[in-house]
Amino acid sequence: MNYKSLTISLENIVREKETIENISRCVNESKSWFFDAGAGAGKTYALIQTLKLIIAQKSKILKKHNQKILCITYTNVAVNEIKERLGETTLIETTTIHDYVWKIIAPYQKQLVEIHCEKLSSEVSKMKNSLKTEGWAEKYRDLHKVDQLQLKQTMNERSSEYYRHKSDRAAEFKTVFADINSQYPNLLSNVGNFKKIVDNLLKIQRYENTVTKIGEEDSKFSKVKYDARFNDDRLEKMRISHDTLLDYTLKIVSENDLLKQIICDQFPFVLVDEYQDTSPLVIKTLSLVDEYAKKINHSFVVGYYGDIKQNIYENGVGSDFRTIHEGLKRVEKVFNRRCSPKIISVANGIRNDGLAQKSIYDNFPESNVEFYNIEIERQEFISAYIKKWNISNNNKLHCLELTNEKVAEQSGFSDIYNFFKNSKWYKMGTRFNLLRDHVLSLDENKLGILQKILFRILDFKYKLEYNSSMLLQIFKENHLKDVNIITLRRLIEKMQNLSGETLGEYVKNVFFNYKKGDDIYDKCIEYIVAEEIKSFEELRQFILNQLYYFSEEEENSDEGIQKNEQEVDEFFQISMKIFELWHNFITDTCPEKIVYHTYHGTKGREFDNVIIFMNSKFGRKPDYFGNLLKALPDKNEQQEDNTDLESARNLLYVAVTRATKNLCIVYLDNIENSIVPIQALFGKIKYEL
DNA sequence: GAGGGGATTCTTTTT
DNA sequence: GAATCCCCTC
Repeated sequence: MNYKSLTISLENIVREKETIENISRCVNESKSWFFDAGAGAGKTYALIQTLKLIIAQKSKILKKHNQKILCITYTNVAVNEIKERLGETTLIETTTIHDYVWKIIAPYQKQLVEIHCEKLSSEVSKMKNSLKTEGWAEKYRDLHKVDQLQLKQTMNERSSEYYRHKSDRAAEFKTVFADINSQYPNLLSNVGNFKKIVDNLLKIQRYENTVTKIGEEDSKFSKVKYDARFNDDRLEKMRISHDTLLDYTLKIVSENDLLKQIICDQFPFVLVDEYQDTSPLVIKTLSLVDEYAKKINHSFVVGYYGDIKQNIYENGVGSDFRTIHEGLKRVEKVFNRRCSPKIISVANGIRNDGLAQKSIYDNFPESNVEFYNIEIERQEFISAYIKKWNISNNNKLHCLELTNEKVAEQSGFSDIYNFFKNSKWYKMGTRFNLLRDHVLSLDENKLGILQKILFRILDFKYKLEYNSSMLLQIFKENHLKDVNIITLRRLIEKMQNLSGETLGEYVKNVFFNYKKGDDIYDKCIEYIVAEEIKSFEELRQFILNQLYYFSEEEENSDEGIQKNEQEVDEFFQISMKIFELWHNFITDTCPEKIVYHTYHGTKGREFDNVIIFMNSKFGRKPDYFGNLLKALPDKNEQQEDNTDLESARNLLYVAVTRATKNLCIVYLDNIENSIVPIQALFGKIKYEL
């Protein structure tokens, strides 16, 4: 969208300025506020203006007291964006919540360990209580006390064997623990319940051990550690993860007045970006500091920036925000700088909190919003719209899908996605939710170990095709400075000549030249691929080990082995063209004129041409969007949504407001009795192209 | 045909 | 790790 050709009336310019003046007043009066504005209002812009404004007004005082402004965001991406837009400055500290909070509380190890001990004990009593009350533990309760103890002891001794076989089928599992099965046949009648019982028993044991070690002041248990790389607590190893970090922070701050004072004296101004995504624990912590600052008469001002209706993650505070941090001044902005008036009006209709945006521009060109209810192949529909909207490489079409699986399919590499999805490793337990990070992450570091190796091979190949300067980078990193131009040219040529229709052929060719007397080539390959892999066969084995034979001594039947190998060999048969599509996706360099995203993944972005593919079902909720469409006219009654309705509403709001110019919603299921509310919002429903 | 147990199947995202 | 489907047994 070319916004430069649009004009803004003097009146609107003045009114937009008033927003920032309201914030300015809050800064001067040391009054905390929250800035509420819908999608496309220019929230980040306002945040940056605020930072500049505080510096303009307060820099002398801040410098004098050696104080800073704290700017808290939810993601590292947002940190980088703000830093970039802000430029060099020493008075502002921009950081993610977790980084900041850990820096603050990490020195208080004595209290942290105390809190940690309490947490361990409370988890132990929770588990003990479950064993006493839960249905799945009934068979355990039927045992005599002596037998209960006996079981605990045996399973402790055989714990590594237990974990090795935990993912086995029920029948196999029973053979492994045949002795227990014959001793207490009832206990193993339901293998699932038995595993739950054993898990609890072992965990209780581990936690109690840790409590003892802490009590003995064992040096290995004297510190609580936070590691952002892990998503799960390992309480017994004194390691906590993201949520527990925030939990401990709230506890430690609420018990420690001195710490409250340190926080408010260090950073008398705190700005929180995207507050709706922030954990309630963080809001509570800030409100405690605010309260205490008032009590001791120190200045402490918090400014929250966000939009309740864009809360699409469960952990976010969302609409509870106002009851947790009370007494904030509300600053509102009704202007929209992004979307066409028609899209704005649809978006207003989806919201049910009374906020109604209007375009800041006088002359936004006419645009269309269309709602289809149609049973059609996506490709056919898209082809029609490529013509209708003049889609080209300079005017791309962005298609929004609900699931990553669909995005992978539409982007053309479902063969790759499904290979991982169907592999044993990803099918175990809750691992399927790692698929997204491991296979589709745009951040190379979040890819799975295996996917990362494949990615590096591909990335090298495609980068070399466009840009050979990256070879130099490799030599730099490997301290191979003495390579002359001729050697380099020869190497590039050798690399570029590597060919292969399928992944298997390509990889075989890559390794064909390996260790044939060309040192530079070898170094290059070693740099790209992990060091332990030096042939096609080793890569193949590595994949098998990663995805199928991951638990050391596990025995597989011959039949099983053959099946796994066949799947991996089929994976190697996948065309390099498909791997190129995958590579384009995760490097976000799709040269196609159509780009696919999940609704969630587009948050914060904007596109000229958007088609939203929608159906009723999402996750385990068969009527997720169906129910929302029925409920749309209730918006005027301002009634509270239930949780599902609210999250569907917010998600649709986010999706719709990505579009600046052309928006089309394609609903693929039956719309039954929600025709009236749909037409009221989107206009006449279209049933054919 | 009821109920017990096993197998299979799920969404998104960030730290 | 929970919901749901599926299969078996009584």
